[in-house]
Amino acid sequence: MRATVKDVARRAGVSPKTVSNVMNGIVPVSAPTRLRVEQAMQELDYVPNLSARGLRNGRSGVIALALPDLATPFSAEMAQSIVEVAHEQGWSVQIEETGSDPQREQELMTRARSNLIDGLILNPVVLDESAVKVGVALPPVVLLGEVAQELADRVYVDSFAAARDMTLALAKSGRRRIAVLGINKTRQSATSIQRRRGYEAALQILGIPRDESLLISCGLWTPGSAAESLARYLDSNPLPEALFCFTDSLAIGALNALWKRGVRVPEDIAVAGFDDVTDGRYAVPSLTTVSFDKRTIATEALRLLTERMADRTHGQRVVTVDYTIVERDSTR
Amino acid sequence: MRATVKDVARRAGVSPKTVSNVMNGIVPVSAPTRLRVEQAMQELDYVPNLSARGLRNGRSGVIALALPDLATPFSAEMAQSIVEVAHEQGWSVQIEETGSDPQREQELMTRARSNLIDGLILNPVVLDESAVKVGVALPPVVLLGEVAQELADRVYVDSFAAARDMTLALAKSGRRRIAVLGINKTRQSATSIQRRRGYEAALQILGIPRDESLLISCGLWTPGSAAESLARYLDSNPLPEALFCFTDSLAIGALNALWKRGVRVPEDIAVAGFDDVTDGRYAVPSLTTVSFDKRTIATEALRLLTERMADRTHGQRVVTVDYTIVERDSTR
DNA sequence: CTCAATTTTTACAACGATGTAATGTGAGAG
DNA sequence: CTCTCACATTACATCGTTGTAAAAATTGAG
Repeated sequence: MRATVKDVARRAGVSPKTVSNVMNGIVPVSAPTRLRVEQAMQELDYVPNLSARGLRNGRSGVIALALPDLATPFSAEMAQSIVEVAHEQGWSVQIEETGSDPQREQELMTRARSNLIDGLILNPVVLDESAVKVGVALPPVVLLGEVAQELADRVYVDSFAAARDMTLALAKSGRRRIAVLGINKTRQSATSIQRRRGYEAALQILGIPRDESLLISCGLWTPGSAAESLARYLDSNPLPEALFCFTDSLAIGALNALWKRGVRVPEDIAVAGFDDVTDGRYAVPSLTTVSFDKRTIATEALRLLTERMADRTHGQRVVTVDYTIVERDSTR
Repeated sequence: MRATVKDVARRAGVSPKTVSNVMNGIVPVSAPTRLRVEQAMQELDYVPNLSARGLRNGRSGVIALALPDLATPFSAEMAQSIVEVAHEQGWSVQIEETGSDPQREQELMTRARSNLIDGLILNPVVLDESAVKVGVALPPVVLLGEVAQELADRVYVDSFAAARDMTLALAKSGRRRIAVLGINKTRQSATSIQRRRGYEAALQILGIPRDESLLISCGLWTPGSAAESLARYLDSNPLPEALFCFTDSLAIGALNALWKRGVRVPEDIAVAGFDDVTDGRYAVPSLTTVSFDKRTIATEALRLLTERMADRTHGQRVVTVDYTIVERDSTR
């Protein structure tokens, strides 16, 4: 049977509330009493019951992190940053996978309202407004990434600008037939829309006419899907001069598909990604990409979340995180 | 203000307990009453308070998953499987990073005893017995992977046998100077010890004498560390005929380092990994590896965990998960 | 040494859900 | 029409912690 405040109190010869005071440190406790209590806690190997504390305080100390696909290296790196920053601030992190399914996103909101979770960091994908209904009493939410509508606090990298800059960078070496990989015909994510727009904006700046045949679509944002889509594309289309993949995972798949066909990168085609994932840095050839600090995203997301928890009424806050174009071997 | 059972009860004209009975379905409730209650729940948008339920029941419905390094693709895929299987069974998953730090592993055990967590799935690394003390009232624990001692329920892939088989597979094409990458001089993990032993067992079978100079050590199990270690190694050593990396992440780093030096894979050297991570499948060249079903691991781990929660007394259970050697382009 | 002002500690009641045991309701048998 | 028996519902206490408000102990001034 686990010890409770009551047990500790009895052993220390004080009241339960005094034990609580020692733990929380808000109400002052005299030195000798504190000592007795602390010793009693030691002896009984006391561990507070967080369910009880959560019930009483209305705070669990847990936040949820919901990502569309937990299996990707990007998710992994993002999760790591968030877990680490959260820990530094005393939070635990519950992890969830939405599968870019609005239904799951909705479920999560409900869960988050069940008081086991104080807040939610959500990377929405489809997010037609159906997903996050800011109607009833919602838990504090921070959105990660591009979103169709402004409905909650949000941290993001400007995908439009980054994609534009990347496209411009690809064009610098004189390449004009620049293809993009990652457009999804059926379920367009806000992110992919932004990146595509950025790409098109760059083309306009460059005076390159749009060419529908350079938009390579792709079912999922996975290497497998990318490799397959690209291979099929190349079966019936000429090789572009450059390929901008909307994520590093896509680029990794693309590199594999190109290699299988004997296409040399970057000699025959330049390839770039987005996210700056570790495996991209060590791809063959190492991958040019849009880089940004995931830890900053984590820090900002947690800051917004805690601010929101403290003050549920203030207006929506949006934080933009800087990016840089990192040129590696896949484009030079 | 969120609705509680009390509110629902008042609205439905019944007692709080009846509402509870409707939710839990253990105590029978007459059809008309149930209907009234359900409607009231709908109208009030009732969501049960899990902290309260957890306090009362002594169960939170949350398990923790602790991995050494959340940033790796392997962690990501493992986490995905566990989260998905856990969800199917109604559990939530809290995610933690130990950084292969025994101190953190210890902290986790304490947290796990704080009743916000019903059980713990832990992938220990250093795990000298210090980490998991099976002394006092511990929460149910399932260990993932190789472990120095038998101290808790456990699910693992036989690293020894797999490493042996992989080494034999590498030798099949006549290669005899087979190096391994991933040994860590200072903090040896049980896993790396097993894999090394398997490698050595294969050498013995093959009648190849051991050669210390073919053991390439590496600080971390990351591509960066692998690339660096291998590059330094090749500066002062001849190229081996094959390279068995203890994880796919290491192999990805190795492929990059080899490519940078103009070494062709598999013509000049065969490379193999361990874990069968997606990015390895799409590496250039695609990576030969030890494959095993992560979902099976997840399922078994959860099974052991729930069994242990139901019966804290039974003996330790150990489950072995099958593996296969998957040969891809990096070795043929 | 007394009394007020302060500090420290306490008793009690919540937080929300649910198990226990008791109460209330109805059906069917006599 | 009464009495039993099964079933449905309820009142109450409880899980472990902490805020509130009041009591007790301590301090310092006069």
